[in-house]
Amino acid sequence: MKKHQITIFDIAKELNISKSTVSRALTGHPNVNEKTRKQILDLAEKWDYQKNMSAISLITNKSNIIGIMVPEFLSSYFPNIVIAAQKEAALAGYTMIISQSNESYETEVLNAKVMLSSQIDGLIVSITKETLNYDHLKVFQRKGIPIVFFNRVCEEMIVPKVIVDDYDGAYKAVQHLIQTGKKRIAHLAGPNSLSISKKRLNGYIDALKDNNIPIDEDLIISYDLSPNKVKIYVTHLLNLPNPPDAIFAINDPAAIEAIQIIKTHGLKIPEDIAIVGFSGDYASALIEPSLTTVAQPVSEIGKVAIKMLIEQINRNVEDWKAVTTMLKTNLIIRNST
Amino acid sequence: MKKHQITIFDIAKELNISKSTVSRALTGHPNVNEKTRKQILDLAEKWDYQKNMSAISLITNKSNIIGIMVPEFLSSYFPNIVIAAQKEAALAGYTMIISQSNESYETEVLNAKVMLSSQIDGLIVSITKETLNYDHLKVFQRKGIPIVFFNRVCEEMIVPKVIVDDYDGAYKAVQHLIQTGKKRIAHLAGPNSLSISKKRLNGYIDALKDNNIPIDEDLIISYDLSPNKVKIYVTHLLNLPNPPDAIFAINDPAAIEAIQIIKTHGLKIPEDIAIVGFSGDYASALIEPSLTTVAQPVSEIGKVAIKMLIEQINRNVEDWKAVTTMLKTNLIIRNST
DNA sequence: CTGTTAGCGCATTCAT
DNA sequence: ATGAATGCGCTAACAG
Repeated sequence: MKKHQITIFDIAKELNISKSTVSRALTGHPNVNEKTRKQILDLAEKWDYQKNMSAISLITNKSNIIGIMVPEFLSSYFPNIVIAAQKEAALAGYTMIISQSNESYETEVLNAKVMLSSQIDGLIVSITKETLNYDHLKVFQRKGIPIVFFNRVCEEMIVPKVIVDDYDGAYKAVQHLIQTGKKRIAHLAGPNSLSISKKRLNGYIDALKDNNIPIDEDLIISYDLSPNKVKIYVTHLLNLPNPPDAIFAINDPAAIEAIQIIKTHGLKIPEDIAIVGFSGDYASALIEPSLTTVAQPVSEIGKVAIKMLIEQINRNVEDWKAVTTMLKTNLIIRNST
Repeated sequence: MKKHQITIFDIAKELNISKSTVSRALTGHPNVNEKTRKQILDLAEKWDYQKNMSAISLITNKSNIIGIMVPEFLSSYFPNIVIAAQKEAALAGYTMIISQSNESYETEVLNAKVMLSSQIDGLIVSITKETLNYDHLKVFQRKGIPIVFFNRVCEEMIVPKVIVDDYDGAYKAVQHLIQTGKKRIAHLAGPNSLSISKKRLNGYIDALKDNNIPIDEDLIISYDLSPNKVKIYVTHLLNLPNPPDAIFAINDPAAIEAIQIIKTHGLKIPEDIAIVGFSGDYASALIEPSLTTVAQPVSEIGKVAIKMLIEQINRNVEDWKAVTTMLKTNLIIRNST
């Protein structure tokens, strides 16, 4: 209930010197007698003095806190990005507030409010599958708090973004399936609200076109990324009069779920039906058969996003740049194809 | 660089009323004319006014921020606890600062400092495998900031703790192995610094004893949880003149790694050698063969830890209680045994 | 119901 | 090299 905090006042009183001198010593200001400085620092150490960042934040209008908002924490994808981002932020002296929205737009809006009142200096975001309105994010821009998007970006906002070449990744994945002799390739696509869904879908379509394989709308299923929906759609695909001989899934969780379902149907992977995922999650290497997947440079994504954000933070609002960094994916061929 | 913030002053000026009235309206105080209240709230909404929590924190000496420190984010275990904790904290109006220490004591100490200066109201912690000195955590107690440990607890600190019955979980796991006819059961144990290691080891030993199976020290390998060490030790076990017919691993990542290594040796699981893990990670269900594991109620752990913490926060320091909540584990029998 | 005032802990002028 | 004074945005105690 009652927190006890050591303040500059306490130290000043104990040492019988002025608060300003203590403050100066603590902030590394040069104009302090070396002996008094040592005294102050020693006492601060002894008493576990920690600056009250709320006070400093109030004065400087800086919190040294960066916010990160991710849509979910279920696969290894976002946690890994968070780790990398946190590491990079720490190097620059920033703490992070992490929030995950559980794929809920409402939670995302709520989290954004919390971030705002926490006086964060900047924000990196990957939106939920439900997010169609961006007012809760545009507020940050208006207030002079820079935003950087990663992975799931907002097309209409002109801010820095870190993405991977989704189109290219999808194209390569499908190209690979075709090269292994597959002809009826289904695509378990993501919701249209996400740009990554559209880009991966386009990569899929163009790869088929370039190989003179007709697009069969029945083989393209757009779903909302709910884990429990995968079963329905994969089963549907398998029960088609002319079932697919391969599935390119929007992400690894979907692909992994698909593998499990296909196995219960007694089909052989990849002989009867091949699978490719997207992202290179930890679990993709564990599943049997191991999953061929379009690996994303997750650590790099987190790192670059933070770097770009800090650049923005250090720039004046009028000098903000809105560059988009596109990173390359890497097709990892395993036993599911 | 320059953040623009709407303040109570701005609203007061625009509406030509006093700051206190604005403040009252914004805090839901009753003594405000309904019409002026509406005016104020509308303008606040329109201008995206957000309270400056730094200022409030400075006055109330409360931040409404809870800190969570976890040792790693590699398996699904800690992320899932974080999700549950965050959910529970949000219900009570708390934001969370999450830090993961990458199993490094030094990082943990650093993170603790950050937490301290962020004026958190309370902290839930699971320590790193390296943590032997607890001064950086005791500071919180001294400052009147409550701590709750979960999973990897500090024995010597008298604070609330949330743990699972590690001894019982281990005992049941080994008992199960014995029932399937295994006689030479190895244990891939954790470092002695962690109480969970000791408890799981004791459960293992007692289960053997109770079944009149002699303890073979050669079959007990204590390691530091580094992912790359598992291979060395499992290979060592397999090359023993009298190799084990089962392995009980301290956690699922180790068990999963073991399965992969054993498969490369051409041994059959569970016929030649059975495996049991601990925790019930997401990946345990995916690996082939699927892993028998002592599942922990992760969501419950996170939830209970936050609940206990908030109770402490709302208590005066002198009324702090140090209850330990022990949750039950659940042996999930799959194909690795 | 509304306005005035003090002060939270600290950095930062301005004095000395 | 040090001290005193100001104010960051806000709440709460005090006056009307």
